[in-house]
Amino acid sequence: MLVKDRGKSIRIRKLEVMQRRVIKLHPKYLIMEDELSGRLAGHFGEQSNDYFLKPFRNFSVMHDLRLTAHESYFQIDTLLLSPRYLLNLEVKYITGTLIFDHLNQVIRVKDDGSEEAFRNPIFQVKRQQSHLIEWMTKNRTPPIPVRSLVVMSNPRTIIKALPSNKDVLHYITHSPYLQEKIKVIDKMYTDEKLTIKEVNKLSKMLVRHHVPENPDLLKRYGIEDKDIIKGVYCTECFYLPVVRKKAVWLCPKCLHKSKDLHLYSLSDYVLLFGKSITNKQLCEFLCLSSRHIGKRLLNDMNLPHTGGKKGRVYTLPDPY
DNA sequence: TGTCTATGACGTTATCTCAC
DNA sequence: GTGAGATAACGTCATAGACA
Repeated sequence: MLVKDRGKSIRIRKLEVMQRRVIKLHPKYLIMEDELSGRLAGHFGEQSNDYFLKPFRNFSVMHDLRLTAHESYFQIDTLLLSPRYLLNLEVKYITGTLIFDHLNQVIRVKDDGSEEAFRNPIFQVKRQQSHLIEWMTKNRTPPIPVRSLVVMSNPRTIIKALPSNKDVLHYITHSPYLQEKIKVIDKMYTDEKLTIKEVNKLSKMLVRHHVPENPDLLKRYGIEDKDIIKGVYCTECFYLPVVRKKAVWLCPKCLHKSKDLHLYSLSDYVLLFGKSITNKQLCEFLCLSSRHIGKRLLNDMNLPHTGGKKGRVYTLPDPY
């Protein structure tokens, strides 16, 4: 049973907006694009792994769980809950060969032969597991064993390790073998520690304590207002800016016409700057020639607002 | 001709500046 | 610190123009 679904994270959505709207000459643009492609690959890997979880209908499944630990947070890609144990899955989409050496270092060898140090995913998953156990103790949930696995969702990833490195065998699997791995773990935990009702209660509690990540990427990448390309973009060809003619947005590139293209660009605004907006900010962001057009668009959206005349602040809806 | 949109005029309100 | 005037921002209303 799917309890919490996986969507594109706020971070990925913000990066997508920044890729579209930050000037290409910005010194951090390529680093930002790199982060986006890495995170999209991870997202794709996690989604493709979901296919291998379909046979396990007796588990409650939660994706992208972010919980507090001490003063910070820990994130779980996928958590399977059963009355006998919890299974924490860390999904990795990695290309090339991963070598686990005798010093517990992880080296990734790319297809072109270049090498780079990699964060050891086994340490990562062990840390998540101990954070989860701590979290459950703190929140006084009934005790239940927790197991963790690192799932390699790219079938072409080659994993090399010394035979003495038992952790690799214990913790790492490729997604097509995940079913077999779970069946083995299933046989190890035969005692029911929780009732179905308690499992449901625990999953509801986890969803309630989930804290969505909402990083300030503009600050992180040092992007200022002047670095952002303003205007309404075309949803068909992504050309920016489209022009407004007779209350209709017209894309000069693909000639796509629509009355409500500005709504998509206002979603960009929400992801970049937040949900609060004044008529002046709206006019500037959408490159409107008249504040009256801005006022009309705001009125048509029927948005909640604070303030009377001067200083009125509208609250935009959640991004699409 | 009716409807819709854009825009100018004007009023209201908040904020800033400066003299007292 | 306070009050008056200047300025900016915004809402409302009226009207002109385009279009079906």
